[in-house]
Amino acid sequence: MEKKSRGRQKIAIEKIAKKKSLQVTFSKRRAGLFKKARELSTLCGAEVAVIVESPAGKVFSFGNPSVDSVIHRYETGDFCPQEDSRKKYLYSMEDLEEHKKEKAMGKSNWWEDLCVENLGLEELEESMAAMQVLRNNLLIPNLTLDQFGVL
Amino acid sequence: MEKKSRGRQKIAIEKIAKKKSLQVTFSKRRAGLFKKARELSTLCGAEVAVIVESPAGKVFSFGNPSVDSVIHRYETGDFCPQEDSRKKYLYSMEDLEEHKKEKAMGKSNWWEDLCVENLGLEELEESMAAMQVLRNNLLIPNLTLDQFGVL
DNA sequence: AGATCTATATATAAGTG
DNA sequence: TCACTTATATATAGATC
Repeated sequence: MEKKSRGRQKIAIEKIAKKKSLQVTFSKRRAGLFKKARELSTLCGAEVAVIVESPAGKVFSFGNPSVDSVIHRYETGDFCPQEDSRKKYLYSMEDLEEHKKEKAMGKSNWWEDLCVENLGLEELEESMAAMQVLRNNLLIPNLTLDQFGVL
Repeated sequence: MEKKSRGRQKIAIEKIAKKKSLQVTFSKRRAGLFKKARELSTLCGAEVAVIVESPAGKVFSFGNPSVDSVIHRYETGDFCPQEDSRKKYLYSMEDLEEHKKEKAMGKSNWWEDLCVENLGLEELEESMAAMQVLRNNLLIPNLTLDQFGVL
């Protein structure tokens, strides 16, 4: 009889080349890591903090009892407070409301939707994709978001 | 024949009552958690920090590239350009191969095509659309192509 | 992007030295 | 507490939807 899958394959612990595989693996293993962290803290009554930043720059965290409390314990001596904690956000709630209205009036088009919708957590990746378009199309070798001082 | 051990036993995820078991489990699982964290950062090029405080109050940590840098990112949302992991996130040769295959199978979509394939001069208008995406997403009021010295 | 499935790789509970 | 063993529980790569 046919095997339905080859099952879990062994992989080398080195950077995954294929972007799609990397994305999938990142999601699965991030979930796995957080689960292990939660189990450790529950089983052993240990304080645990885990912070992960995706290749796309999204930050995920887990903490028991909280990330901050664990960090405070970790930090010894003086901690330099950030000199610049200006909030850097993209669309405001008002922007989203406005877009909803316009959409309801049948005024939207594909790229506006791409720009405005689903931007809660995904905007960074979308923006990077747009950046990649720019970079590829216009042959700007090392264009990055931070050149605009907005990130 | 006799089994030499009952093997790994299922346990409930709740505080371990026996002090000795708790100690042993803590050591093993702490090592396992750090290993998973290291694998995640290697496989995906992700920045990861893990801090664990044992019930006895001893602090262990793992960080890539360092606990401090990840904490800084977590607390401020800022990042230093030299350790901007997003720059690592470009298309690899494997991605291009994958894209070719998918396109041959009729699986492609406009966005991937736009991102991955080389675009001719006639797609400049689409680049302008991408520019609009950038401008809208990032609230950069007056971003224009000539700022990059390419037009 | 996320859920689900299969088969297999890996982690680990319990025991021993 | 560390190192090793065994048998089993769990995580997950790859594929599909």
